[in-house]
Amino acid sequence: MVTQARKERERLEREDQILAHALEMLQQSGYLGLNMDRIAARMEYSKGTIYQHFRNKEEIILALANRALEKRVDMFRRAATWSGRPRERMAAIGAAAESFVEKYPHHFTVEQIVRCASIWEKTSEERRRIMETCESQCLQIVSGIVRDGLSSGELQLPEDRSPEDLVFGLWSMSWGAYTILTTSETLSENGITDPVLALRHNMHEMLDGYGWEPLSEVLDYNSVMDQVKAGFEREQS
Amino acid sequence: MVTQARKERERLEREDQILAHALEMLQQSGYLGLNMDRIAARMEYSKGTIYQHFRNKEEIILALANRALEKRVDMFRRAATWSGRPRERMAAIGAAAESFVEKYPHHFTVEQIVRCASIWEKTSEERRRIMETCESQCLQIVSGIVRDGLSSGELQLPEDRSPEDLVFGLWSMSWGAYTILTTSETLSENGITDPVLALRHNMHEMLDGYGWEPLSEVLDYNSVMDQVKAGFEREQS
DNA sequence: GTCAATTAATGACTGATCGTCAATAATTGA
DNA sequence: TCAATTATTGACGATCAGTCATTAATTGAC
Repeated sequence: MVTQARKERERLEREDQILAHALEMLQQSGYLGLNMDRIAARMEYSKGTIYQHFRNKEEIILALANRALEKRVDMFRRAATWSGRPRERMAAIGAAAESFVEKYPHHFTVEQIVRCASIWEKTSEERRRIMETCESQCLQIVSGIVRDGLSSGELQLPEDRSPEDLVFGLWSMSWGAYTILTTSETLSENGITDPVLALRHNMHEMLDGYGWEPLSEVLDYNSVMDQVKAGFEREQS
Repeated sequence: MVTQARKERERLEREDQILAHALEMLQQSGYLGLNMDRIAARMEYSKGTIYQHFRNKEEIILALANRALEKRVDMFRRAATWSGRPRERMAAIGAAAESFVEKYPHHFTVEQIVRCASIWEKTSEERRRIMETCESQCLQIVSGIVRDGLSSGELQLPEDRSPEDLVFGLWSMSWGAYTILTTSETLSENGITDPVLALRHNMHEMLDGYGWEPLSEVLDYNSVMDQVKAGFEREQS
């Protein structure tokens, strides 16, 4: 009975190790560089044992993505509690998104892979659901802030628009920006020298376009974001 | 000498066929479904002959992407000639982007694959350059319109902002939106029922945020976009 | 302590698929 | 007509995912 607990602990530790090795390979040489034999070799276990933990390669990738996503939900949740007006809290979410990318720079590689190769179909229902839940939770946190803005009267939406449509704008801009900046080598040659800052500005402009008070010319949201990020970095250490 | 021309013609035809088969497979079963043996079988040629045309699988994928991208440059170029104020012409570009996705729905799959798997490194310098050139041309067309807006005085940018920063906003939002909508199965469950329309709205809002006259409450850019798209569809037939 | 039953670990093997290349076939032009 | 050139072929080597019969380790009843 006691040994049972030890075994379970060892199993979890090994799972961590597998994911750590997998992440390293993935970062270093992409999807095709992730090699089950090599994981086994580095783990000093046989391949069969690796397959005891993960049904296939894709499950490993999705497990990595899920770990990162759970962290993001957590960071979004904490950012949403920022004390201030709804639009400031929205800026805090933006800061959380930035911190997240800095803290887990591998995450975009992994999530892009999940969203692109025929990985999705090969994974278990269970893991897929975790990912969808994380995604949905992030969306809900953000649309909650939009709703707070609506009820405070600082934001009005056109009648044919839902809060989720606005959130989709932020989501797509952020996702698109980070995708492009991690995969395009010619950004600066094309005159985009600081894409992360440009992303911030463009988000502010979009929210200004919606007329969400206070507008960015009135309140310096970049300074809010830097404060929030500083908070995240402090608690990290 | 005469037969030389015929041979060259046949070679190009075969290349077209290879790409057509490849595209079909790619659409049907993703990157992993693209199979060189199967292409050879369907072509009724041996594998070696296929490899005479393309050094590897990745070259085929990049060739597909480039074909689509060249079309997009063409569509952007034509959209940019739309007669109207700069902001209307920008809306025309948005319409071209929409038409492009409708006309070449496979393109996003392909470009995503290029941007994600370790495909980039395996391809020839030449084909990579074509892709970068297309990208750069699209950006230049769009930033040209931004500059027209600046010189007409209908748009002012904050002093720390370049036209390219604004373009990056449109680019990232558009790329992000289409990526998400083609890869997320739970959008409507999360309250985003018409992502393409939401994308339009969000782009208008961002440009409104920049204060680009005439604002979208004054001029109905969706109607401009529908006109432009109608034009594209007409000439297609 | 013994031993049968259960659980865990192994790695050789199958199958899929990429890319190569020596051998063969077809074409050309003198 | 035939040697030289060009095109085509498909068997082959290499890599890698995932399987499974075999072997090793652990457990718990007696």
